[in-house]
This record gives sequence, C-alpha cells and structure tokens, in this order.
Amino acid sequence: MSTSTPQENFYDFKTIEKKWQDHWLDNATYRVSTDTEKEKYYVLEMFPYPSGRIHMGHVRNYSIGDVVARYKRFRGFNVLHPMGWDSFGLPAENAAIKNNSHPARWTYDNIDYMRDQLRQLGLSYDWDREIATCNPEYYRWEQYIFLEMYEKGLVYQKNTSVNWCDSCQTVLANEQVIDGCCWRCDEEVQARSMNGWFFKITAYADELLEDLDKLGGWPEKVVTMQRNWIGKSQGLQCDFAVDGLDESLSIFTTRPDTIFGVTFMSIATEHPLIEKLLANNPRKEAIEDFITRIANEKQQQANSDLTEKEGIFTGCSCVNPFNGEKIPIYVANFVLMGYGTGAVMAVPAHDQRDFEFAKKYDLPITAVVSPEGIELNSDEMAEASTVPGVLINSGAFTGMDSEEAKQAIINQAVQDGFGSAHTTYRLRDWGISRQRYWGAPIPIIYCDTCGVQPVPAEQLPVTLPEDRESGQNECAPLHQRSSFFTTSCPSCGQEAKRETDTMDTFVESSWYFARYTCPRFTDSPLNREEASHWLPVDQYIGGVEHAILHLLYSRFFTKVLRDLGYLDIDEPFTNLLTQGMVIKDGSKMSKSKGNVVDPNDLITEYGADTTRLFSLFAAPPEKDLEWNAKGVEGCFRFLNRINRFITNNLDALLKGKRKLPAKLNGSETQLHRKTHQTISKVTGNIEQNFHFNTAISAVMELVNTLSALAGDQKKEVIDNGVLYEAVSNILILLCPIVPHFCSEQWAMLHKDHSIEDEKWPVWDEQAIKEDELTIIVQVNGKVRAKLQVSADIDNKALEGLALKDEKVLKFIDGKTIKKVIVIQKKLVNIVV
RNA sequence: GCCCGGAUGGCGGAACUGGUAGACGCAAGGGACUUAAAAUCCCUCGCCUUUUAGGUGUGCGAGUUCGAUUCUCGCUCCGGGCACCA
Repeated sequence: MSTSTPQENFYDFKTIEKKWQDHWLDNATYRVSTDTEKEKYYVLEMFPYPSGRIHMGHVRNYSIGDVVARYKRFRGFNVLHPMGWDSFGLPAENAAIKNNSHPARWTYDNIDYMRDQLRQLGLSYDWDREIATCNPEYYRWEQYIFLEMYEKGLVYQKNTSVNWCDSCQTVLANEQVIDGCCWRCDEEVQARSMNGWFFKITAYADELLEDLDKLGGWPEKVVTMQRNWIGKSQGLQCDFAVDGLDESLSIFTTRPDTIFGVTFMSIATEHPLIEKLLANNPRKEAIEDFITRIANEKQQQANSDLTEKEGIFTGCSCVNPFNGEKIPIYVANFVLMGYGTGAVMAVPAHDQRDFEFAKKYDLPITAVVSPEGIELNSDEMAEASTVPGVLINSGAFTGMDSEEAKQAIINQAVQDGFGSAHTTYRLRDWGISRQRYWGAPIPIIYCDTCGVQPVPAEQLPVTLPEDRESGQNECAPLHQRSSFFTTSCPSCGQEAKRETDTMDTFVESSWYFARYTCPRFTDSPLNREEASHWLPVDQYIGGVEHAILHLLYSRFFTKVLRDLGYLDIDEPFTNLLTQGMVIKDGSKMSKSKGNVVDPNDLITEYGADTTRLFSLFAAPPEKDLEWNAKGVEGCFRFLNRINRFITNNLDALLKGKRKLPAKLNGSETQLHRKTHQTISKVTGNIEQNFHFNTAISAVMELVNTLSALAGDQKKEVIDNGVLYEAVSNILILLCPIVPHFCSEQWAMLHKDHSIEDEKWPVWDEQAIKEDELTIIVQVNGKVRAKLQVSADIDNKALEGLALKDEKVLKFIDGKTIKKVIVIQKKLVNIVV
C-alpha cells in the first residue's frame, strides 16, 4: 500500500484497533482468577528482556501464544495468559553508562514503551499479573528461595577457574570470550581462580534425566539435547596405586572390559596429584613449563577447535590392580579436570584418542577385545578398535564377552576393594555468581568471627543501592559501595560485609512462570493453592535457543520448589512449542545485516491484525519464517475482502433470518458444506499442532467459495441463513488470529453481545460429506481418467464403470488385464 | 567427529494412516472496469514436446509395492546442537 492510496479502499484498522484495545483494557477483559466451574488452561510465552523495542521474533512468539489463549477461551477454558519482563541483565548497565543514566531508569522506560507495543498488537494478557524481575518484590522471593536452598545444602561456594577480563574487572561467561579475548574490550582473557556460588543441580541429575520421559508434549529434539547435556555414563571407578608414594590415582572408565589393555595413564594439568609427583622430581622444571603452557593455551582456545593431543611423561608410574603391571603416568592436554576424576586410563588399542597419543609418544599398544571374526594384531593396528567382542590377554576374564566382562570386572574390583560401579554426568553444578550491579544480590553476609552467614529472612529483600554513579565502567560495582556492603553480622552483631556478587539472570527466569500464579503474594515465594491450581503450564512457547539452559534450569527449580513444599508438580511445562526464527533475505534479522523489519512500521501501515495474520500464515510455527513484504499485502487484502463482503451484504445479514432453511438448493448446499468442512479443518489444525498457516488457508478457501457463490456474479439466490452461517463462522474461526477485526465485524452484525461470548463452532459430520466423489482411474499406476460418481457407489460398480471409460479403454485395448485394484471411494488401478 | 532436523514450482508453503503432487498466498502474464491511476473482478501459470494429446517431475542413486513426496538402504547438500566426556 503506498501512501498515495486513498484510505477509503481499505477498512479503517487504525480506529478499530484502538477502539478494541481500549475496550479490552478498560474492561480488564482478560483478567482471570481461579474458577472452579471451568477447566484451567495456562498458556505462556517466554517473557522478553526489555531491550528497548519489540522485534519480529517477539511478534511471532506472542501472536502464536495469543491465538492459543483466545482459542482456548472460545473452547470454554479459564485461561491464564500472563506477561512480564526479564529485566535484570548487563545491557541495562552498558546503556546506563552510555546514556549517563541509571539501569533502573533505562529498564523501566523500556518496559513502558514495550508494554505499549504489546498492547498495540492486541495481545490478550492479564496485565494485572505483570511482573518485572528487577522489582524488589520479585527478587526478594528469589533471595528467599536461595536461602532455603542454602539451608538444604543445595547452594554452596567453591573455587573454580573462570574467564577473567582484567580491563573490565569481571568474570566472563564462556560465550563472551571470543578467540581468547573479551567481547567488549578485546583484552586477552585470563584464567583466574575465584570463589563463587553454585546451585547443586547435579543433585537432581538423575531425576532431570528420567523425567525427560514424561515430556511427551515436548519436541523430541529438545528432549534429546537435554539428555545429551546431562550426559549420564556408567562405568567403573578404580584406584591405581602410585609407585613410591602412599597415594593412589583414581580413574573413571566406561570400558572396564579393556582394563587389561591399559598401557599408560593420562592426567589433567590441574590434577592435585601433580604436586606430589613433582616433589624431588628431576623433570620438575620441564613438566611445570608444559603445564603452564597448556594452561594458557586452554584458556585462549576455550571456544576454538580441537588442539593437537600433547603430553609429557612425569617419570612416575602406577600399578594396574588387575595385573600388577607398571603404568607410566603422563600429564596430557586433553584430560578435563572437571569430568570424572581428572585422570584417564589409556587403552590405545580400543580408544582412538589414546591410540593417537600412543603413536605420537611411542607407547605400547595391547589389544584386549577381539571383535568377532577378526584377529587383532597390536603391532599392526591402524586405528583403535572400539567395537565389542571377546576378551583376550585379560587374565581370568579371557574368553568372556566384552559386555559381560564389564560387570564381571566391576564385581572383581568391588570384591578386592579397589574400585566400584560409578555413574558420572556431563552436567556440572550451576555457577550463579556475577560481578555485576544489575542483578539480584546474593543474600549472604561474611563475618570475620562467625564466617558465612545467610541474611535472616525478615531482612529481605537485600536491595540494590540506588546511588549507582553513572558514567563509570567499574568492576564488581557493589564491591565499590561501602554503603551497600558494610553491614552487621546477624549472628554476633559485629561489623560484617555483604556478598557483592549478584545472581545470574537465568535464576529469575527459572521460576517466574510459577510466580505468575500469585504475583502479588506477600507471605512467601508462592501461594501453594494458586500454584497448584494453575501449574503446570499447559503450553509454553518460545525460541529453540533456550532448549537447554533456560528450560533445564526451570525444570531444576520446579523440582527444588516441589521439595521445598511450594509446588506439587514434577515438571513445569506439559507442552512445549519451539518456534523458528524470523528470516529476511536468507538470514536472521539483525541490525548488523540491516535487514530488520520494525513491527511498528507494519502496525502503522497495515495494522496489528494484518501483522499477526501474516506472521502466522507464512509458515508453521516451528519452522523459520521468511519475511515477505508482498505477502503482508496479500493478508491485508484478505481482510479487506471479508470486510467488503460483509458491508455489501449487511442488509441481508442484519434483516434476514439467521436460521438454516429446511431445504437447501445447490449453491446453499455447497456453501453450507464448505462452512462445516472449514470448521473441521481449522479446529483440527489448531488442536493437532498449531498449524495456523493451513487453518488460515482453509478460511481463505471458504471466503473464496463465499464470494463465488454469493458474490456479485452469483448464480443462485443464497438463503440468508446459509449466508449468515458462513459469515459468522468465518469471524469466529479467525477471531483468535485477528481479534480486533473480527470483534468489529461481529459488532456490525450484533448489538447484544460480543464475539467473545460465542462458543467455538462445532461441525456437522453429515453436512461435511460430499454426495459426489472424484474417483481416480489409473492404468499401471498412471492416472488416465477421473470419474464423478455418487458417494454410495460400491466397488463392483466402480470397477465396471472404470473398465468402460473411454479414456481408459484407449490404454487397455488389446491388452490382458492382470489385476484390478479398487480402493473404496478413492481410486481404481488397472494392471495390464 | 558425534547427535538431531531438513531438501517439493520463480518464491513462502499444502498433501489424512502409501492412493489426483503443487491447496492457500505471493510474484509473473493476459483481460474487464476507468479519461487515467489506485482499488476491485475474471483468466493463465511445474518442466518438456509434435499441445482437444502425450511425456516427465517432490535433492541424487537403488529397493519394497498395483501404486512412493510419504516406507527401507546408500549418498549429496543445507540448518541446528554438542564437541577432547574417558
């Protein structure tokens, strides 16, 4: 639509949308409370970070959610559909520095603007439940939960190696380290050992893994990603005595069956045993140099590709408890201290990485598992053999099947007291400490006398100091504020210091969905009654980029809150829909690519309804959506066609009877049938998989049929009852998608009630049935003719008709018919 | 490297448990209305050919079947996740 276009050609979306938005807001139409009469339905879209303005991804996400919410209301559910703001985070601090403002100011301004934008989209939220996670009334309860978790031993402090940027004076997350340098200032990142707070998510590793089976309403892909992330493996933990020291080296392996093939040992550069191995070691200097070099390389290559495997002999050895063999100990760059025990028994014959290492350092290779039908020669192997087989060179276990041997060897280790069955997870505990200002303060006090003290619950919330000076890029901002960190010990009353780290912002989003059920509750984090009524979330909708972290943390919090007595569910989200990205010109919309479409422009030009309609029509929700400006116009045209039809037929629609006549003529039958087919199609598309694109197509077809049969060139007179049936159903079926438009059109036809008082239509199976069928006739699988037959024809008669058809005769003439296949009501295939 | 997806006209996408491939929309071409434009309406629209018809066609190659976009096997390309996990 160009600006020179006369407005009178189009429906007046500006006035209409404003009118209905005001109406919904003034009447709090979408406010909900517990209702025992109606079944509850909780639909939730991932809440946004208030970055400034909404983008097309938000429009798509929230449009999908809004259709679900409105549809479920039509189906008679009591729908909880809340919205809020994930409003802590680093961008606010950066923006505050840049604009010489305060993070809170910047954040709340953004929230105000974006709330307005969401309202302009006509989203049916219960705004009374709005929450902002940076509000002390929200994070006080997060601090409260933290303290309860602390009490239960689910929160602890430990020293770990982190990415440290010296110029920014802060810890960086892995994804903020680019090629070994800080994403913001390009300073080289260092490894630094720091004390931080951790949530013991590993305590729930098994349950988080097992309960994945309960998530039948989640995309298989997301479940798999979580399963791999948790990464459970079972095997043997076994101790190897260190030669000449009163120490043992503990290893974990998933291949106990290969234990007789161990020819060396690889340990991590950070392994605690190294210190002891280096005492009085003639090679001490070389080993230390190696370790320092590897440590630096590791830090810089945290995000890059694999480096070559390297190691250094320590000069020390240990003993394989199964056969008494002496095993040299190497320090190797590929061994992770954070997984297993930080030491790996190396079996080069059956592990590719160990194989390469052995070749490089000329270490022996001993094959101990012989795959069926193959004779392994240790000296001639070109690569490791990782398949199962029969044990060889394995003492008492020789001849045993490798799968069987795993258990037998574990049993032996247990019996002899040097090992046991053990389960290891890839999942690590969740480090939540951030040296930032704009986050929820960790409610802990350090007292020189009494040590670590939790802040007493009655002193919550620990609020952020408001005197944040702007214009400074300071490190650990809370650490600079004595007004904040100076306090008194809750135990002895002496002067003490507050923890100055804030919590990872993922903590806020791990339980907000529960807080929505009782957003203003002041007694505890959650009102058990409300939470148990509304939860779990029936339908959760958001980007697949949160498939692991956010969704895993939320599942973890749900289990913790359950164990703290606040919830009675195991899993927070029954059904999950992960929507695709919004793409333009083949790549994701981004400022740097300059291919951003601003929702504001679209709303101004075509209105919210068209914007919603297109974002739902162009692709099914789970797929990426390719933006097409012309496609938007097509959607706008569609709405105008409906508007024009109703306007042109308003007299008949208002004055005529709204009941179907007793007998229908040809056109009426067709329209009536199409109407009911459309109801069935749309309902099915929404219920099955939220494929709104095909639902919209179906309504478009109905509108096409309507124009053809009842438009200007109509052939037969259409009874008003049939006409009304078609029109009213078009409006109800489209209402969840284009609510302002349908509300307005409905209001033109009805003075007494709004469209939202209507029930979702039910289709009539009888009306759907076609009385004539098109039967395909194939000869040797190729379509040769189409027959119009009455719907009740039997197979025998059908076969007869097909064999007599002129076009078919052409192809079977003079040939022997081998076989005739008749598929009821569908096709006849003649094989010659 | 491993684990998931995906590939259908000029484009976005349809096609129920194997049964008319290309619904719906966009773009394109032709026509009507108009002084003209906008808007609207009608027609055509996978490719090829000897065009009232026939051939061919759902990334490539096989297979199962009367019949495959759909099922099986083997590839190619694209997207995503994990990445020294012992």
